[in-house]
Amino acid sequence: MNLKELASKLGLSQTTVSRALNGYPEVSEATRLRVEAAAALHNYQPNVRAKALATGRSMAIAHIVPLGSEHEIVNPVFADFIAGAGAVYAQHGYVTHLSIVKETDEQKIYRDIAAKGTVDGIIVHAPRVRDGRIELLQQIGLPFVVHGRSSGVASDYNWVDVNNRRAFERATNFLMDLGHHRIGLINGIEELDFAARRRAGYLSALASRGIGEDPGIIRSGEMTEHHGYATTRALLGLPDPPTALLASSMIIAFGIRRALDDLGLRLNRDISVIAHDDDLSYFENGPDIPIFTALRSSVRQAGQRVARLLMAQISKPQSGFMQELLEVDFVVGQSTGPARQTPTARQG
Amino acid sequence: MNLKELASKLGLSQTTVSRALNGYPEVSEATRLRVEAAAALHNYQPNVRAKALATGRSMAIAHIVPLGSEHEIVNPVFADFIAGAGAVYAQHGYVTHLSIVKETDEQKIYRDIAAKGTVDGIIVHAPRVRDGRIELLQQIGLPFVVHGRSSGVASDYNWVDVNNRRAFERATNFLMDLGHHRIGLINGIEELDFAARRRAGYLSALASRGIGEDPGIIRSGEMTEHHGYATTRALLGLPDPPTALLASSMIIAFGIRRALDDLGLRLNRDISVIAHDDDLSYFENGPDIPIFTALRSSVRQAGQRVARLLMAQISKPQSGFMQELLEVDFVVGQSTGPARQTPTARQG
DNA sequence: GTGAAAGCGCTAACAA
DNA sequence: TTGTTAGCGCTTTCAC
Repeated sequence: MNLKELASKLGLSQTTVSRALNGYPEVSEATRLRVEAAAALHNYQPNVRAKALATGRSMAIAHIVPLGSEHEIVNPVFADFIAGAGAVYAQHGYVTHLSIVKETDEQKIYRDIAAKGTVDGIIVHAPRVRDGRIELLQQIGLPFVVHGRSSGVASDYNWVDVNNRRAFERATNFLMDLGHHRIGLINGIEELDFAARRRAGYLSALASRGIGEDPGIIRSGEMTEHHGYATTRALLGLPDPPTALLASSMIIAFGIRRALDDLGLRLNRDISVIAHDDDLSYFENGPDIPIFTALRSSVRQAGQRVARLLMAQISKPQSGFMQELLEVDFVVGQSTGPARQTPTARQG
Repeated sequence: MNLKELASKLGLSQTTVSRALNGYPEVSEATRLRVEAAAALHNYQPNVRAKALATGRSMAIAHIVPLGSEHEIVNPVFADFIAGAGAVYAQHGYVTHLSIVKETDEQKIYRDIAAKGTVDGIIVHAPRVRDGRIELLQQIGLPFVVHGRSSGVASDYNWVDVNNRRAFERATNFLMDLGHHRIGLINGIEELDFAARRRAGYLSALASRGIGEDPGIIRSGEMTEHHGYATTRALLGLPDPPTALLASSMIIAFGIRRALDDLGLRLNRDISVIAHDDDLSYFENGPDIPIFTALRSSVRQAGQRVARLLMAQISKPQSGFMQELLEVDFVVGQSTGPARQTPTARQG
């Protein structure tokens, strides 16, 4: 059933039927009701391809996720981000496109998307420090929102970010309050903006207590279990090993746990580990809090916020730039109070 | 830059330019080269909306993921599945649509997608036992592939599934070989087809050694840490607790680990735990094998297989039904041999 | 081997 | 309040 058929069934012009169905005010209430009834009866659905061509809008949003290397795929909670964002798009009648692209092709991908007119807006994931995509998208002129930020990009753009710096500052302070002064950092690749900010937060907390940077216990790499495992073993094999670890993702923490198992060390007794992922910090081996569930639910909300920003930009493009900095809390700290979580600091 | 402009720049008709660019044989080699050069020079990209309307194909595939309840969101490795599938689509010039829908709306969603013509094919996720979507899609007539199967659906359809039954049969046998005869099963919701098959595999292995079904140690629920945690505590609090556990997802295993931590029990010493997720079985607390990485990479491959099936169906619709049953192995068993992994069976 | 013209199904001026 | 007419940018007959 298409517009033409529906219109002729009703003895009306396509225009009138189209207007009735799209909520134009000039249609009489009587005809609108007739039209809606007929549309429902015949389960009429406007063809999106024709509609897209006629309106010049595709009613779709693309999430573009860079694929760093063979091993570092998207974050496992990424699906929840998309789920959250997708729910918001759906409310506005938009659908979600997903493309996972190799970094090498990126420039081309964005240009092509714009030229082809596949989508009306883009979400940029995993921004790097001084990420060239931002300028590129600005000159292309397609509405976009960055999930994260990019240090060193001078111009203004829309973003939603988590306060990574503050999260790591706090986690580091937390560990120092417990008596640790040798804290290892197992970070992501520091070309990625979030990882750079996390490192900065960690260092600033240390500096505030007069502890200098020790490159030997700051390691970065891909967010894999292997990275967490191998790095933990390396750090704990040092002559002066750290007494606490700060992990820059849940996956890294998996590797840490395995390494500790192998070494016969127990969390929160022999060593303290705080992990952080997206917008959640938590003590590894804390009490009965479903961390993954909590993480996923907060990531879903982050997805919603990003999507809402983009929807706002698309509906009124001249509304200025929108930016949101989400604050992070310790889930464990919130629920049972830090004192209960106190791991015994091994005096190094 | 559109076709019209490009054609006039070249002094050719739109038709010829279109033909040259789409590999029609009747174009002379000379003009084809001229056209291609000009297209590259001006970075001409055909407008997908126009192309879609003209051809009647949208060059997009939808992945439709049912959202069971508030808590049970998509599987965390789902992103990898999509990544694998997306890579295959991209090779064929298709893009990926993602929609996560509430089960209640499903009938309508599928009908709408077909009527609106948004996509050329569908991947059905998380099929249930006797899943009504299959019949629905058959009568709609849109090409589709099911990731998984649905017991009780008589008609033929395209699917790619993991041999869940065999995986659980094997895992159960494995545990029994280690001396366990009271093995708890912490399963997903058994309305989901994969969970039903897993249970069947578990039961059949037990039966083969003369052990009957004990409903008291077979529990099913949503795939959350909480389910794993609470169920483990419940099972281990029984007068006659299991000496080994079989977990039906990695997330459930997270909860199990936490429960064991709380109880002061150690994996592979006090209790054996085999977890299975998608197409991978593994001993919890095994050696240095990055389970998550392994799982994600195998899931990515499963995504590719599903996508390839759909692409094949779309390119030659009358080629009959295609079905693939992927076999599952123990990662741990494969890499270091089962004997090395032997946890000490507690004599119950 | 190339071009003219029609049409995919819808929206959006412009008329009435 | 409704209808007529032209596109949107491409593909695809059909003619040359």
